[in-house]
Amino acid sequence: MDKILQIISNTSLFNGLPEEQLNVVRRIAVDRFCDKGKTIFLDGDPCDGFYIIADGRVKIYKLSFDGKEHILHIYGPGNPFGEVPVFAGKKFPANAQTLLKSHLLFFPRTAFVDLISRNPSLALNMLAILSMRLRQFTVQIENLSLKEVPGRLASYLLYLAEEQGRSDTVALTISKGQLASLLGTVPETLSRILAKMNKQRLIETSGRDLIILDMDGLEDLAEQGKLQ
Amino acid sequence: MDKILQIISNTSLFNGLPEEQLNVVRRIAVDRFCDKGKTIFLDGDPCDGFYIIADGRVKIYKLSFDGKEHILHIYGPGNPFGEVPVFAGKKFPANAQTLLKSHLLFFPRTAFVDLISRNPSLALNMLAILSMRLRQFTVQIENLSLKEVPGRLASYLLYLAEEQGRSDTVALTISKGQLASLLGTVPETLSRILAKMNKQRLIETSGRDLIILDMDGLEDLAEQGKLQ
DNA sequence: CGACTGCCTTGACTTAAGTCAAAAAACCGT
DNA sequence: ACGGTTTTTTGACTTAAGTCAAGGCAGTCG
Repeated sequence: MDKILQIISNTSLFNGLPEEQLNVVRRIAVDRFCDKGKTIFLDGDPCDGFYIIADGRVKIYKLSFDGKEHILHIYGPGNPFGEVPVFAGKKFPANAQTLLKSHLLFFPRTAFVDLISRNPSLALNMLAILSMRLRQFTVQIENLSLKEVPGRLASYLLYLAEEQGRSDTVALTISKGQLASLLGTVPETLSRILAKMNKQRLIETSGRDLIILDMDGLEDLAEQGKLQ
Repeated sequence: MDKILQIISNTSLFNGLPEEQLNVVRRIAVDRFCDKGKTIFLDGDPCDGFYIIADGRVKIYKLSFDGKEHILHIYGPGNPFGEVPVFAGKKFPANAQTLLKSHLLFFPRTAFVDLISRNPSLALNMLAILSMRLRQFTVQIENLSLKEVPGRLASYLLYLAEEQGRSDTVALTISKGQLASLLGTVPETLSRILAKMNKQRLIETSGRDLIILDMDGLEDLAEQGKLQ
């Protein structure tokens, strides 16, 4: 089995498709290699297809008028991105840029829509992915509008701990500057809050590694959204 | 043609379906009538189907720990809601409550999934709706994290003006308290900002009606996100 | 090894926006 | 039109978090 087919068959989007359909998918996929820091598309660009990350990492972000950025997602291998305009609106709703040297698979719009309309289970997979994204946005909006920065940070740390399994040691996978942007704040504020959480013995930080000292305290913080 | 079939055939979700398929849809729809202020579902409730509004108005909202609410959407006739858990996660990601006496159509999950997997064009309609929602959330997150309240208000007013056609007179369709919650703020702040915008001769308010005096000024404000 | 660069932290200051409380205005049913 | 509820506005105060500016701490590359 060739490498690309391997990748395709492991993404949730194409999960459960029969071998034969996977080959059709493979045929419409176009390889694209990007260096770190390369812009893939910009907010408002016309869209003629979407991407799946074979390897690397990509940030999806919005820019304010004066250039401040807010990161919406950071995606890694297996994640699709840029699908929204394939089905509605035709223009990308945000910017995308590689954070690492990346290998992307591009799926042209018309070929893909064609495929999906012949293949109900692919359509249902795509519906599941979009629904999951809506769910995540719901949480993001809740966090932004109903929680203060410490609460958002606590949620993120719990999410990371969950994801990384090893319940009380967490490694940040992105820089603190990027994390600040993902949480809707600025590096200075994030730094101060991490310092405060250290002093309160909720966590202990050393560089990008971090130990959770008081899981219950963090959970309270994440739920209540406020420090103390 | 019966009234419900009429409603169904006018929603974007079922747009373009052949007569015969519309009848199938009609058969699985269940009527539900709700008084004003009735809770339809709560965040975290298990979901066994979704709704379309035949008549009335519904707010979708999140609650913070201490009971503050943030309104995510306000939907009217023709809009579907609660579809996310049909395709992913199985639980509602937010609360829903009627703002007016409403007539809803309920579509049971299994019957609907069944329908969608036999009907590619229905699947594509649903994909378009979810994509549109993602697009709106993207804007909401951008507004919340990159713009201040005056900028968010300006965006909302421009959106309303656009929607209501009559370019410079706008009628708020919801109470100012609800608008505050939709913009991610509190009534006091909204009130102060409206007063300030009056003083700067950007708008002129009288109750729920409002005249846009300086469209360019509003557009600048919406784009830059800051007053002055 | 040391200077360069990028990332993070700290301090002092400013400000947008939240809270609490009370008054004013609008709305509603009788 | 009236009393009562709800919504909106205003005022005084507090606070979370942003800005600006400076310093520290890595890494890395010649």
